[in-house]
Amino acid sequence: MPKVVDHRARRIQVADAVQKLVTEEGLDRVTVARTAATAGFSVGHVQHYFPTKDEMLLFTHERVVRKILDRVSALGERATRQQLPIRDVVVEGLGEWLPVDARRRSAHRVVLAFLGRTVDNPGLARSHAETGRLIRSMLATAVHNGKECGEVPADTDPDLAALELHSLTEGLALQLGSGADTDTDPGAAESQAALGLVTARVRAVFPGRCRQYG
Amino acid sequence: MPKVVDHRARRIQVADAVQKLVTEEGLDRVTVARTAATAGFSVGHVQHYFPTKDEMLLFTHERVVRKILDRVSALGERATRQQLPIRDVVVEGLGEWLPVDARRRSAHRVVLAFLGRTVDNPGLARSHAETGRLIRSMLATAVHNGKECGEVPADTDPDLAALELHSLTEGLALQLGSGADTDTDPGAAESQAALGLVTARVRAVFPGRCRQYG
DNA sequence: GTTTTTACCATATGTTCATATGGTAAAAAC
DNA sequence: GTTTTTACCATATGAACATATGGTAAAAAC
Repeated sequence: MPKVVDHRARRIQVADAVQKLVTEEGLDRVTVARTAATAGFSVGHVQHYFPTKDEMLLFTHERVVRKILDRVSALGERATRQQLPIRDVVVEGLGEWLPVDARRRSAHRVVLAFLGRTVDNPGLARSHAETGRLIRSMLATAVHNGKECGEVPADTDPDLAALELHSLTEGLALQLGSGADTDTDPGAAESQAALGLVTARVRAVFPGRCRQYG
Repeated sequence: MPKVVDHRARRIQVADAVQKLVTEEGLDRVTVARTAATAGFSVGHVQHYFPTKDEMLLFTHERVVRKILDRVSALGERATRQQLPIRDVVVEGLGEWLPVDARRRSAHRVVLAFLGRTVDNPGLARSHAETGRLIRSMLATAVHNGKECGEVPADTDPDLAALELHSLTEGLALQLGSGADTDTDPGAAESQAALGLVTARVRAVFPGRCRQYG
């Protein structure tokens, strides 16, 4: 072996370049050569870490989604430590999917660009469906916990509530994403409206107050 | 001039071939040659009616969207003739955007495929934003009319309600669209859940009954 | 110190595709 | 009946790109 190299770190460097390119120019302007240039690598270097372009794209997509999910999870853990109302955690978690600032906008654009490819790429379609299921199951769990805690009425259907909140958020993300023409703050008013709507619907599902234990 | 030819009809034939290809194989498997073959034309023929591929794609996209909007409009007119409750019309109109049968699924796939291109195509992004605005304004009008008619409480914000219903529907469409792996009925159960959810939220916005005039 | 393995690179290759080009034919115009 | 215009076609052309190829160098293994 020559120089000891952190394989995963290199792949991430490449993936970051892909994300930047997708965000700024769209998925079909991503070429291996451009990615290499953006990352400051040679084409051969990129090839060394990703034998095929497809692998490179898939890795990037998975990483972007993973980063969002990790954030949401971290939010959940922080919340249980600090005994926050579930309702607030749900609002914050859903907010991670809205393109309301540069970071989230970049992630959203990547997700959106890949979403358009689910039509012809079954692997991508599966991955997207899987992510959706995961989100809804997290939401359903939150609703379930909310019931035990007293925030949610007993007759609420967790799965249906989860589907509603998830769909509403994704739909809003689409709307915000397109309106964001300028690279400056893209309609702060619209962002507020979207966040307000999500908050309102979450409050409708979680109308109660948590009974404090201990 | 030689043979008198209906220019628009030819373009539509080509656009239909594009729609078929996008639906079945995805946007980036659409080439001029494949489109020509699908439509039963020569490449030169397609070129004659669409000087550039971009024009061909844009025309197809606009046509698919237009067809949905026309259906929704027709729905609205039929409803005013027959004095149907606004609520029911809204549910049906929103239903046009859900991929619950082959026709709507095809349209949805086209919309979705092009949606992924809004990132790098400002024209497409504008068009998509425009369509969204149109849908929401139709919904807001429906809510407004519902107030005058007595179906909607006076303190409802029409724009906010419109945004909610529109976003919810688009979000549900995304979820359904991905789940539909098989070419058979794609999760009739999921379709039902989606339609049920839309119906429920529309009923929440239009809880009242229309006072009959005359 | 030789061998082997891995990192990394420049350039070659072959394919796919949009579009250009140089046509034929037929109908309208006059 | 000649001219012009439009419909339509087969094939040429050149660009973009993913991937293959044939390298060099450096470090570990022994």
